Amino acid sequence: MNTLKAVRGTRDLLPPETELWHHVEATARRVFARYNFGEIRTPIFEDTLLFARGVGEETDIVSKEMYTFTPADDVGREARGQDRGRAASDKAQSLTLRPENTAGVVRAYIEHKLGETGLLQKLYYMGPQFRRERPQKGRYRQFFQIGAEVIGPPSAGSESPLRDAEVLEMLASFLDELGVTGWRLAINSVGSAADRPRYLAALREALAAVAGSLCGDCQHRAHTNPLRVLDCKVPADQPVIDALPKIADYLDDASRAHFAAVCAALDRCGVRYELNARLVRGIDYYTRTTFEFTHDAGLGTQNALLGGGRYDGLSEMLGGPRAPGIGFAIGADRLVLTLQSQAGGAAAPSKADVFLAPVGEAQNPAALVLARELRRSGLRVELGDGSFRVKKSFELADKLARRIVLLGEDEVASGMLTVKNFATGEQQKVVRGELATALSGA
RNA sequence: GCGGCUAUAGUUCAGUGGCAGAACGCCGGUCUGUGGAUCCGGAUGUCGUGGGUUCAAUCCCCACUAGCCGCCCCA
Repeated sequence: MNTLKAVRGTRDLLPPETELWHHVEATARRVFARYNFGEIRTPIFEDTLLFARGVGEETDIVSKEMYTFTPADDVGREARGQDRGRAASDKAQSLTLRPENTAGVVRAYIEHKLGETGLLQKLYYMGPQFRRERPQKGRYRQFFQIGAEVIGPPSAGSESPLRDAEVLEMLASFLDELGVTGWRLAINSVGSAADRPRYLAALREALAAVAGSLCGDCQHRAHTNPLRVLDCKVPADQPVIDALPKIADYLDDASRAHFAAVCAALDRCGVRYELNARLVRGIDYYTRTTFEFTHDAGLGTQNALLGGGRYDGLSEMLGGPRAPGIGFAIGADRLVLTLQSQAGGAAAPSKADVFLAPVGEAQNPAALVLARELRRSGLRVELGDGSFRVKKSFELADKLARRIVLLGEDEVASGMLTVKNFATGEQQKVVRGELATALSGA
């Protein structure tokens, strides 16, 4: 029989790598808490309409990358006429594994009427997302994002450029605190919901005149998704692209002032960034400020560590009240890859405080009692087995723990335990009552 | 979704149309209470899966699956 494997684009995360994931997640929780964010957990699947409306029907994500299904059970029961007791909404509803989390958060914001609190909602999330793309390093079909949203009624200050700057400053602090070196921040403004159509029209017009001189991909993009032409990396295309209309020239006064205020605030607090008039995002809900943090080590083509921006019209697109907001999503898989690359490879597993080695199987029960005491006092204890020879216990202990404690007949009788520290090689006898204290130091 | 490269031991990788290899790791012994590069010994495995060619295929051919690189796109 063929053994089953993790399906394409999914993977198992094992120790010690999961220790690094814990570190990343714990750092995120710690940093976000300092900015007074709270955690939100939304469902992993949602009504397909949420993403179609929120992310955008025409985006790649929605048009070709979603895991959408209609629960077979519902369809089957309906076909068999067994649906009598069910609400109409439960019949053959199209569901989708979330490809991103912002739409879900905004849906929850609307559903729970969080805007009625009058307060700014500052919510963070972490969890798996799903997109059916060709897998590659740093790109998986189930991948993990850590993200946050700042959203609320305008009266709560949700439109303030200070919120944009604060979020960017938080991200810079997060990466610094994690020890990520060499990250770069690019920012841009894609304008308001009113600015964008005007710019797009101008861009299309300009492209119609020059598309013939661009690469094949760009000729295609000029029709399907003109903004993406700006992202083209083909050297020969660059002079033509540079001559295209700039989004900055199409911003209304309010958008222009907003962006200038974001930049001024970043300058003031020393967060370094570069303006990138070509920074374009592939999700329809973005307005005004957009940004991307990139890193060049260990990621290959997938060099975007995190991205985000403002989405002032998203709530209304989902049938909610006016609720401007800004958010971001960190590619946790990519962040972990970057940290591993910086550390020069996979980390060694961390070690237990002590390996407790019963000597002789008769000591096993007594060893469990002692292990229980030590663990209850907070120590990390690896419990061996009395059937192991002492040499084997030492070998195992040296791999797994910083110290070994021998528990043989003598020790049980005398209450004096043998403790050896592997770092120093020193060995001593310790009274059982003082053992926990003796083991808790370095 | 498109193009390219790759798939052999737990891991990193050699290799050959004719009995499957190294290093590290693992297990055991020297040593019935002492580890960290002592010494000695041992096992590593459906050579990704399924077909085909051949007297014979891990090797050549085809398909599939998966990973990586590039494209597309994104985090």
